[in-house]
Amino acid sequence: MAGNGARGVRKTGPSIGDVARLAGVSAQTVSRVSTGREVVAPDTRERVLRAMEQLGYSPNRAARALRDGRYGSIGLLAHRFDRTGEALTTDAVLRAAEDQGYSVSLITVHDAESDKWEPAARRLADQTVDGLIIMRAEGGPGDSFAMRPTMPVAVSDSRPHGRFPRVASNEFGSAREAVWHLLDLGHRTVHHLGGPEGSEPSRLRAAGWRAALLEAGIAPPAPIHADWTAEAGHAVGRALADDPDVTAVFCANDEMALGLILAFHEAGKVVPRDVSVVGYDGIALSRFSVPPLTTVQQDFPRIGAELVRMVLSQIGAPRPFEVADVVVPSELVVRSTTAPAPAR
Amino acid sequence: MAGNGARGVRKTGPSIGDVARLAGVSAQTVSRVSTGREVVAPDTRERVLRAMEQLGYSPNRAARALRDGRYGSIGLLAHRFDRTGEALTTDAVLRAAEDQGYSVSLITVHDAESDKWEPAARRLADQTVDGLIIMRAEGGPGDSFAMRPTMPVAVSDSRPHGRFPRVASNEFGSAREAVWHLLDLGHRTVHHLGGPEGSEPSRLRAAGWRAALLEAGIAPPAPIHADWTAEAGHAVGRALADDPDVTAVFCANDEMALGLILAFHEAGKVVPRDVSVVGYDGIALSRFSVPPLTTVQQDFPRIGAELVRMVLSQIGAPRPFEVADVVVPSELVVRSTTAPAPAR
DNA sequence: TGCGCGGTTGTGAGCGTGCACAGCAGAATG
DNA sequence: CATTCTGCTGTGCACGCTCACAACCGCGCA
Repeated sequence: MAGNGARGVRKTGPSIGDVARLAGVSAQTVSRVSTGREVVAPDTRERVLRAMEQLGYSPNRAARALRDGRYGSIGLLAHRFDRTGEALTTDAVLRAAEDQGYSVSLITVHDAESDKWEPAARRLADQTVDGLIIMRAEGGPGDSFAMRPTMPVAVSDSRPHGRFPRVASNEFGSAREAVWHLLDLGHRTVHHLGGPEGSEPSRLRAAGWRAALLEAGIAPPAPIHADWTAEAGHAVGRALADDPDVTAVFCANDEMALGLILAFHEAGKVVPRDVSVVGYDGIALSRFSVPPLTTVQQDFPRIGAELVRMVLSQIGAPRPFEVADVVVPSELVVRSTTAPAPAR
Repeated sequence: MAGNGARGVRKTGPSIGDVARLAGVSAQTVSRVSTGREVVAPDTRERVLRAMEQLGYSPNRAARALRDGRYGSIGLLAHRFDRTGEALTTDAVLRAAEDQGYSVSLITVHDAESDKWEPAARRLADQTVDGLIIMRAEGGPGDSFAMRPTMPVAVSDSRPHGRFPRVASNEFGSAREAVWHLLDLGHRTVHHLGGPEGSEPSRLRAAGWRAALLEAGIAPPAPIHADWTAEAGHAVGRALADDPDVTAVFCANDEMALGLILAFHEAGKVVPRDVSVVGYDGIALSRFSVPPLTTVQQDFPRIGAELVRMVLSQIGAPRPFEVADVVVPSELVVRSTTAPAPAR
């Protein structure tokens, strides 16, 4: 008997042919019922549906993908997914993608070197995705990467060499606003606890900080760079606690801000009475820290939705796609870690 | 759903045949080079590689998946991915999967009703995954779900009706230990802020709490159920702050614990002087809250790795697979939110 | 009777791969 | 010289699905 041959263990379920045989129709008719794109006589349809049910049939997606050249899936590329910013964006992307009938595949780039991005991105063409969303990448020189666009791409929080459509918060403006909030409270200067030097969001937030200080005629003190973690923020806080000049710190994310606050607290400096602190991101816990954190709230759901929209609108569209950046507004939320500068 | 009907747009890249033509060999030889599973003469190989490079060829995964009956991907199913526990597990699963050459697809079940799990799981057979990891699901009656195992499944933190291999922390034991820690500090009773009633981890942690109290000969007060969020913890904290009997609270996760602590703080109750609080999960920020949170540290990386191992070991294995639960130890980490009971 | 028509269903083909099974040289062996 | 062996490469096929096209059926109408 030809056929079964050396095909090892049959691991695929029943095929369209099995359903067709059981229902006494052709495979094409089963396909019609399955896709719903064409009309089938009611009784035939009923018979086919029963056969499907009986066999537990569900269409083989690989075959479908091969046939239509589409996977119905988009890839999400990042260094890691367990940090708050990434997790929130991931969830938002997932929801937006599902609304459009797409699934989401996660892909990590382990090496932070920007040089390694290209091979990584190349490998992605090997993935079963129709498009790619690249999330914040840090560590490399300037978050930059060059990529031959072999599929639709949208970028978040990074600075590509090529021109890809991009979604970002208004980082510069929000950072500037946050620093002005501190200046308006009477602080003589505002220190900055920034992200890694290579990171694009880090760069933009630092730029906003610097701009505000310069506008106020204040010479910016040297910014401190750390790796986004609360632990790093805590370490920096210990170093800063002894400096009487430090009455206000603008942090590039909430985790670092919270670590910083703990260090101040441990050193006997009360926030906000002695030092004011502002974070960035607006993570859920920022509302419930002790004291609640003044921060810049990013609109992660909207960022995710925009990223998905950008990628999907390129799929099936003739190249070149109109490349446009989308800026999603973010908002300073004043809570209880900022107060007027202490009297001297 | 966007009416995406664009047919006829050819979006696939160069095929194995294109490479073969350019290199002057047969498609099979290109395949040999591509898979590396067979020997090819060095100069031929070189020619093929050059042709691949020139055309930017990469193998079509849909065709491969169709041929092999495998996708090289596993699905990760959860309600949401932006909360800490899920995000940490997701990251761990992703890393473990990539180590084994698998990618990870995210799938959400929007409806919390356990009845909706089955259709959802059914739909999953429609996904391009070889196996499935089901993460903590809450909201339904008892996190339970029945599923016809059409593919390898591993379960985390849930209670399936069918028997699937399962990974869990030692929730009962850890919770018990955490509560004993409070009792040893002299607290006359320990209140419990639990997760949703339907949730399995919630149930186990509550059971551990109850067991410890009963062992100590204390009648457990009525537990309070909330939805895992810091916001809910905050609301509960406001209600509890006025009760002088409340000197110790065991919370089913860290977020709720932090919300609770803020509420106590706002009500003038000092943690841990007036009230001791213990969390659960060991999220990164628990180390850096003010004051640092005593909590039960889960080993998320190991949980993720075990889940992946379980699913992959079923792939290609003859059914039925030996169903065994794996318990990953978790550890009470004593920090600064617990202290001896206040003198009365 | 012949023709056309709309509604349904079947047939053939091919998407890109990789396995089984040749073929075909050249070298080693009898 | 014939024969086997070894190393490399090509041919045919099937994976499951859906599209284009053709075929069939019953009916209405001239």
